[in-house]
Amino acid sequence: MDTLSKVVSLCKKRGFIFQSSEIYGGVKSLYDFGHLGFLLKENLKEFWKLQMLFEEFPIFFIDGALMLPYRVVKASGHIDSFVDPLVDCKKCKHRFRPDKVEKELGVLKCPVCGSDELSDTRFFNLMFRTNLGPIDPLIELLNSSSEKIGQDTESIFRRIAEQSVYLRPETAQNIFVQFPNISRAYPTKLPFGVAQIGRAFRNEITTERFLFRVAEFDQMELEFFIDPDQESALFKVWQEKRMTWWRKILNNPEHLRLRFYDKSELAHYASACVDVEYKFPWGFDEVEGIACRTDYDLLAHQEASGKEFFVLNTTTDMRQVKVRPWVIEPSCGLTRAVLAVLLDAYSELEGRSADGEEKVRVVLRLKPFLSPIKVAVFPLVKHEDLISLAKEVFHSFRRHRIISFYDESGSIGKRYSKQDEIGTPFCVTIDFQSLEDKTVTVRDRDTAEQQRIRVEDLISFITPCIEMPI
RNA sequence: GCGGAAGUAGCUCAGUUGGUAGAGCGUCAGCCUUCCAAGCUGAAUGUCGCGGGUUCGAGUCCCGUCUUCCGCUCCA
Repeated sequence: MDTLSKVVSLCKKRGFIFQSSEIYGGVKSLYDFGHLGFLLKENLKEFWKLQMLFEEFPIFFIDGALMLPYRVVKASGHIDSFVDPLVDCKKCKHRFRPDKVEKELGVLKCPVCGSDELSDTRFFNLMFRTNLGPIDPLIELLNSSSEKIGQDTESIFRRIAEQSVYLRPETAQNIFVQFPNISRAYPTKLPFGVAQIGRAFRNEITTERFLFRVAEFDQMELEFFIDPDQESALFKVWQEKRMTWWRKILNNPEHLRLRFYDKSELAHYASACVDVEYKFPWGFDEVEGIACRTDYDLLAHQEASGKEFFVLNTTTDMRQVKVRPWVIEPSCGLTRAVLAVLLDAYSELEGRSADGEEKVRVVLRLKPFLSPIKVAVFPLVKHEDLISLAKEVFHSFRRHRIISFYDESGSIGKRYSKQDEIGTPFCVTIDFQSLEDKTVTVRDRDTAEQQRIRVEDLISFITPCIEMPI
């Protein structure tokens, strides 16, 4: 079995991630995070948030609405680039846009093999459309007479589109749209950033590889507003900063690389782009895109809304000038980061159980600051006095807000093994010696080695080991 | 969405030419246990992915559908 399948199984077995609505057969490309998955994701969020808040540059957060009105996604280009009428050739399986082919060839036939055996025109909408307010534009349309609508699917589509709202296909647009408010609300001098962590939605054609491509995903995006002439220097700065962040969450930083885009690959708005790629089991693939978006988005919204997008800059001869900033956008896939971290941490050890049978021991070597559970507490055996001291120790971790777990089930070996599987960095065991001298054993997940620590020193011993490395 | 493969307990799988649903592991309870998935006893868990068809009778044959995996496409 490959590593990805093993990680998927482990996630389900131990409660990190479940397929959505599984009991009803499951839903394509949707997943629910369980307790451990939630905590792991929260830790990644927290680590990103800390990098942004304590940067040398001022960075402000926003938490924007998930629904965007038509005018926003029209101005941003998502209506035109995310909604395509498509036709499949039944013979050679080529897929193409019928409107373009008809214009070029005068007739509708497959541009590759010339066949006219084609599927019906279908609209591929990569955005989720819904309506805000009690009036459903679809019902309205059905109620109006067909003469009024006309027969043209394009115009029907436009009519509905204009009355719809869309689940945001990226988090970035909230930031661009709110730029005039943000730049008035805070004292802002270029460069400065606006950051957001949140859900984005894409009605993807395909699903792929567990969390790698899903319909709902979390992004951690920074829109970093700069003076246009600083672009190349700050582009480089952010590549380094983001790579540093990624290296800190993985055991194998050599599985990371930067991939620079060729000019021909660049989106029409970008002047440069680089991907942070992680070496997944199927090969290097994107986990973050760092793009130079010029002033494409601010200009687009300025023109569509009629509002002016600028900050005031003071020139060397003390004149004030309006500058429309350019943007560098490090856009990190949080959902993908969860997947990369799980794959990176997954490891197997050859082992033997007490009766000599060969066993594979799974250890999730998460960086301790990412681990959902920081410490597990066990009485060595079910003995009244051991249980009582163990619970005391467990409650002291809780009082210090260290996420901990108490377990007295089965045997000690079994409990260690379970904690290894969910990546708990420390297991504290209370044994008979503990009753005499108030010391306990602290077992390290990665070495399985134990050391004796006095109960009163436990908190100060563990706390520095689980801190975020900012 | 297209092409290929698959779907039986939480997991891994068995299930004879179509004839009443099984094992191991795991889970839970109790006993036992002085450090790495030990042992003993007991218990729970399945519309055989879902729907239809053929048949006296379908886990098994046929069709549809959903989901998963691999490839194409796309992206954070």
